[in-house]
Amino acid sequence: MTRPSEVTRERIMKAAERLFAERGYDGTSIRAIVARAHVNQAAINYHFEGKDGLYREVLRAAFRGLTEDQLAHAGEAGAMSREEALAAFVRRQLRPLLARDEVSRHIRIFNWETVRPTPVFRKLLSEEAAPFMGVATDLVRRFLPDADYRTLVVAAIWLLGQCSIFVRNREQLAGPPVELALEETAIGWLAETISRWTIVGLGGTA
Amino acid sequence: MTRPSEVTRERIMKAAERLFAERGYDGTSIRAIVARAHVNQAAINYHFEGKDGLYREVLRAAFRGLTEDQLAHAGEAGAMSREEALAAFVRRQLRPLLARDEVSRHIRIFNWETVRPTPVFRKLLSEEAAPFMGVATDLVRRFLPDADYRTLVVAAIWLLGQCSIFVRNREQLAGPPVELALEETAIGWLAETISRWTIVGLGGTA
DNA sequence: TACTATTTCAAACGGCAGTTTGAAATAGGA
DNA sequence: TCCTATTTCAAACTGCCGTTTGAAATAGTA
Repeated sequence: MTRPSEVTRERIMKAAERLFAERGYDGTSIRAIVARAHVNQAAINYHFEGKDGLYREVLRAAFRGLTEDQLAHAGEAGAMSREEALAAFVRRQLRPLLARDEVSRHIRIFNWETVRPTPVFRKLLSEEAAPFMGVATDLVRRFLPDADYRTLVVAAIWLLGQCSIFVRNREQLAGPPVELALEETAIGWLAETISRWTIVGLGGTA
Repeated sequence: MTRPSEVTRERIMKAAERLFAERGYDGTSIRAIVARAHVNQAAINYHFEGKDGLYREVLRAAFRGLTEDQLAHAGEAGAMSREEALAAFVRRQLRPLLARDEVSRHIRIFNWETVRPTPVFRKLLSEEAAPFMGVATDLVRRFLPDADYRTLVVAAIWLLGQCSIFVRNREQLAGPPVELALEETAIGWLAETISRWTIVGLGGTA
């Protein structure tokens, strides 16, 4: 059975995740969270020991969700050609363009952190980002078997950058002067295009 | 002669630019700005009609500074090979890694805007980003002479993404688990590496 | 110098933020 | 059923926020 306190906790987490993703930490007030969660204002301090504690929990949950999502598909890569594996990776990275789902919200929370990382985030990153970077590094290693470690890391980041700029700036790119409308079919084409350029860049064959 | 009011205005602008770049709009208080600028608190409302007005001015100045910096070098590209021109562009995009100067601060102010753009920023972007995008588009057109417009735009954004991820996440990348230390010599190598992969990806010859 | 417009200043205002409080309600075990 | 620990609640507290105020200082002009 779910204890009543767990219900409240869960309601707060859900509301907070949405609001933090949309408006960031500073832009989200406790009063806004409790209004959305239909709980009393003091519940946040009772269950999370303050706004900071709540944010830490949301961040942790987001991180867990994201890495699980990527690591879940990491095993499949081995059965594919390096080109197929990279294309699949790119498609997965572009997923937030397609869906306004939980994963997209998690990425958005992380985007807030890239400008000015909170200590909580720094710690989380330093402790748990390794597996995710490992997936990306393994991917590019298949194209650069003789490269040293630093080159592999840079290649992995480079790969992430090509996708993240479209995800991060989706809203701006949709407006003038770019007018890049990314509806469902266009996203497939975009993933394919990015994959092709990247594969060729790393010495693969498109 | 510089009127005393101009001195105060300039001091406020300078302090505000630094603080907005470092902490964002919400994270910067008027009291922090005036303390740094050594002016009275009411001066901001007197000279800029409030915090919003000051931010608008800072944003405009940052935008002017950035586009001027890139457009100033756009003419030189014609005299280079397409490979040289792209490498120079990448080097210029990575410049904030090297220096903690005005240009870097301007980029940082823009980074805050990418997560949740303010109306002021949207307007500025829609009105004045075209020349900058034009530079990037012209650059990739030399590699993709037969591509349609949408492909060119995507290629230009793709190019920007490869650089911006290193600029935007410099601080995180320096720490664990990546440990990508970007001192001066490493930045030159990074620019060269990115350029090479990009050129090859677009069908050029490294 | 005398007058006017501009600019500076300290202080206070109203509002919203996160947090605390202590009582009321509820749940679970003896 | 009674007792205790947990959980909810409305209200108040403290502090920082952006803005306003009206007087004092300053600069420019005749």
